[in-house]
Amino acid sequence: MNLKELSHHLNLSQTTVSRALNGYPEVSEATRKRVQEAAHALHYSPNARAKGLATGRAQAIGHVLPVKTRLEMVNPIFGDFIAGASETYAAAGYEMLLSLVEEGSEEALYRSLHARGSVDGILLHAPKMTDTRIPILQDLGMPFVVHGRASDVTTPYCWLDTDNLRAFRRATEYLQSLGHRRIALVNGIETQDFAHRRREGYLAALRAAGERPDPALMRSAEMTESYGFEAASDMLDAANPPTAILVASLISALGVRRAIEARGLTMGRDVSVITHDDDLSYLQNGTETPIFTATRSSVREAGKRAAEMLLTLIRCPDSAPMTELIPAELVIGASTGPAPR
Amino acid sequence: MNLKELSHHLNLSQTTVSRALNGYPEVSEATRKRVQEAAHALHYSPNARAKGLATGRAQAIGHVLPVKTRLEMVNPIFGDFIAGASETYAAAGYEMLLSLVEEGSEEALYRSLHARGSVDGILLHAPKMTDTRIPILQDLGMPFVVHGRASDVTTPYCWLDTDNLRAFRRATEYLQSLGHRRIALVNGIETQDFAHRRREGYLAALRAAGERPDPALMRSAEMTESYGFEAASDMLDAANPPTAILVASLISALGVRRAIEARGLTMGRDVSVITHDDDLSYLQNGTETPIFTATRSSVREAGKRAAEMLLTLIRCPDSAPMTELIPAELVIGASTGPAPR
DNA sequence: CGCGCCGTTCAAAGCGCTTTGAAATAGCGC
DNA sequence: GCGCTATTTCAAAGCGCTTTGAACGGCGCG
Repeated sequence: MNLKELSHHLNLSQTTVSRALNGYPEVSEATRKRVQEAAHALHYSPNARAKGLATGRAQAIGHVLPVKTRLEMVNPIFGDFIAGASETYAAAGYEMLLSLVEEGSEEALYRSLHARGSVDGILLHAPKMTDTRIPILQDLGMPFVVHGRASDVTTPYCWLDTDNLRAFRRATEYLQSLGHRRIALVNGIETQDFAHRRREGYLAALRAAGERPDPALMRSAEMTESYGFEAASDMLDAANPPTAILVASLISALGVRRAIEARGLTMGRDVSVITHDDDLSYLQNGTETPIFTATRSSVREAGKRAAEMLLTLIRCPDSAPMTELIPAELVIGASTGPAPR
Repeated sequence: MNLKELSHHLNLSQTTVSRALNGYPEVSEATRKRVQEAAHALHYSPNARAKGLATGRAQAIGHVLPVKTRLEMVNPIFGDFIAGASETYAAAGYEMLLSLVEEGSEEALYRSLHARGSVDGILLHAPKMTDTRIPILQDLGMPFVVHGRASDVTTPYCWLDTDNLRAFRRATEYLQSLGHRRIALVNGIETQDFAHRRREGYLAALRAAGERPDPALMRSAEMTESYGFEAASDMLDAANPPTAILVASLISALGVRRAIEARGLTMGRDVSVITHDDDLSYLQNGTETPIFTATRSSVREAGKRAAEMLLTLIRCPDSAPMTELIPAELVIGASTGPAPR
């Protein structure tokens, strides 16, 4: 069933039918109703490609997820982020185009998405401190929103980010207030902007307290469970071990807990742990009472808001760059307690 | 830059340029080379919508992920599955269209994807035992491949599945061989086909050993960490607790371990645990030696193969339904040991 | 009664590509 | 040089939609 057939069926021109369905005022209400009913009854939906060709709009958003081939790592927060974004798109009649691309070769993909006209805008994931994708997209004139920020990019652009610096500063201060002095940081990869900012927050709190950061207590790697286990094991077995550990992801925190318990220690008593919690649907931080004290910020909500921002940008391409800094909540769980002496 | 401009630039007709770029034999090699070079130099990529409109192919595959709104749960294996599928699509020049839809209202979305011609085929996720989506897609004549199976659907269709029944039967038998008699099952939701089959495998092993299943040892719910913790806590605190627990996902297994250790018990000595392991990139079952004894099957590999199957189906729509049953590997880790007496 | 106006409807062009059927050119033997 | 085929190139139609500019019919008004 296409427009031609539908209009024949109704004894109307394609023009009138098209206008009736798209809400144009030049068509009488009686006709509009008749058209809408027929369209519904005959299961008519306009062909997306033809519509896109005629309007010049793809009605689709590209999400490009960089994947580290060497490590074969897929971003675990991605599922929840797109779930949030998807709500927005579905409501606005947009489709979501997903591409996974090897880290470093994103440029060709962006150019191709632009040249082929496959999408009206792009959501940029996992920005690095120095992110080359941002200037590329600016150069192409393709609307985009960054989930996160790129510290080294000076030109203005649209972004939406959790306040990672403040969250980790606050978490560190909370541990300090409990009397902890040896506080370790089990961070993500620090070329990633969010990890860099978390480190800055951690360092700021140490600095404010007049403490000297100890390189032996600062780890940085891909945030897996095993990494949490190994980093924590290593530090706990060393001379002068930490009494508290700040972890960048709940998954790694599970590994940290495993390391603590493997040593016969008790989390929250012998060693305190605070983790960042992205509030993932499949990995909740406990149900009623949180397992871990955590800096929490829903990634699903971020996806929803970022998508809204992008659709707004597409609607008004010349608006001033929008930005949104989402504060993280500090939830107190059973994993923290006074520093042992 | 579009075809018209490019052909003007080359003093050739659009026909010749189009054919040169699409590898048709009617164009001389000299011309083809000239065209290809110019296309590359001028960053020409054909407009996807126009191409699709002209060819009648969307060059896109739809992935529809059912989301339970009430629970706000996003399938955690999805990320790795699409990472695998994406490799295949990228190589074949296909795009991936992602839709999240509330469980139960998939039908409208499928109809719309079909009517709008947005995709050439669909990958169906998370089939239930009685899955209504399969007859709908068959009815629409839309090519599709199911990741998993739907036990109650009798008409033939293309699928790719892990051998869940055999995996869980084998895991149960392994526990039995270690002397365990009280074996618990912490399963996923059993309207989901894979969970049903795992249960069947578990029951088959009990039956073969002349054992009677104990309803108190069989749990079924969304596979979160908390669920694993609560189910295991509950059973371990009861009279006549299990000596071994079979778990449906690594995430839940982490919760089960937490419950075991919270009781001062040791996993692998006091209580044995076997889990299914989807080999997710962000949640590895240890690095060198596995933490958990597990039935392992890479979901990423499944994504890759399912996508290949779907592209084959699209190429030859009338071929006999393809099916592929992937055996799961039983890897022995530290979480299992002889039954305590 | 004829005019202009408004509310409706329409035919046709155009979006950028593929593909059909025809035309131009080249190559060959006679 | 001619006619024939084989090779290469072309103009134009068509994919299904939107949108422009024009036409149509009914109505009030002078």
